[in-house]
Amino acid sequence: MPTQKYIKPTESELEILQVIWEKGSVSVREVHETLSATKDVGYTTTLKLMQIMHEKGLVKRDNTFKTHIYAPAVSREKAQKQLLGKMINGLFGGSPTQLVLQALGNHKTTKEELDQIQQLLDNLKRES
Amino acid sequence: MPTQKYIKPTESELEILQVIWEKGSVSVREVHETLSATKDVGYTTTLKLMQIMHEKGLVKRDNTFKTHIYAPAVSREKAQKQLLGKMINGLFGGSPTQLVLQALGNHKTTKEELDQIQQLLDNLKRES
DNA sequence: ATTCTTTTACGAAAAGAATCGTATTTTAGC
DNA sequence: GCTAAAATACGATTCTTTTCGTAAAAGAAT
Repeated sequence: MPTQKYIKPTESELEILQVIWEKGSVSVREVHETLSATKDVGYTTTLKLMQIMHEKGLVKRDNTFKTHIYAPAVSREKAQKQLLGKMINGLFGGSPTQLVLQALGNHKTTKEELDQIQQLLDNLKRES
Repeated sequence: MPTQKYIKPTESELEILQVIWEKGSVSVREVHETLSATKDVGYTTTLKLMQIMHEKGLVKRDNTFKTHIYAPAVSREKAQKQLLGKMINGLFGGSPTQLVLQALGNHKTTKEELDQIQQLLDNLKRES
């Protein structure tokens, strides 16, 4: 079982994963510094959380050195896919289109992004 | 304060809201029956949850009759907007486009839905 | 009116998350 | 080697969420 079936990070875990995905591999301290910028949290809290995430298999850990280095054990894409699916079912009555319409309608998008979407849309149309 | 600032339903609360949005107005029993179809849960659990949701202002309640009738106090749209925003920031690095691409790429969509999206896309392009 | 059924109220236990203090381990600098 | 600094380990506490048992209340049914 190389990758696990279900990913269910808690809110705090997601915050941490965020940082780890961003930087690729990190020490607890790095993550903690990053989080500290936005919120008030103790070092050992972050540490503990990351240890738990390791137990759960959300992150990998290299403890060759004194300072352990953590890396993602689940890809951002996989998490996105999973949580998105959940949201579509849970909030948009199973319709991805509804979600897309909401997302596009309510958030700023640049010309380039619209083109990007257009491109994917063309592909999908061709396939159908 | 007609509508509240922040909606933060828990997972279970969201399940219940789902049903309430769907049906418009419901008794505890109705909600419970619906939930029972998919998961194993006690009646008083559902009751308690709905009472809490009432306290929090997530739902309205008509207790004119013996059987209380619950209705949404927050619109599905508002909840969607809010939780979507959170997801975009939390998982998609703040890019709604990334979310849209994921959603379209990973989920089945019919021709009609694609057209619908195309239409919105055209509007957005015209505006920009 | 008494009983039976359905419903709500409420408290409290159980489970899950988040937080942090203290102790221990590791290692770099002296 | 000893000491100080930085890191991990771990237990305990607090907070939130979920669950449900038991009791009271409200109507129906007789």
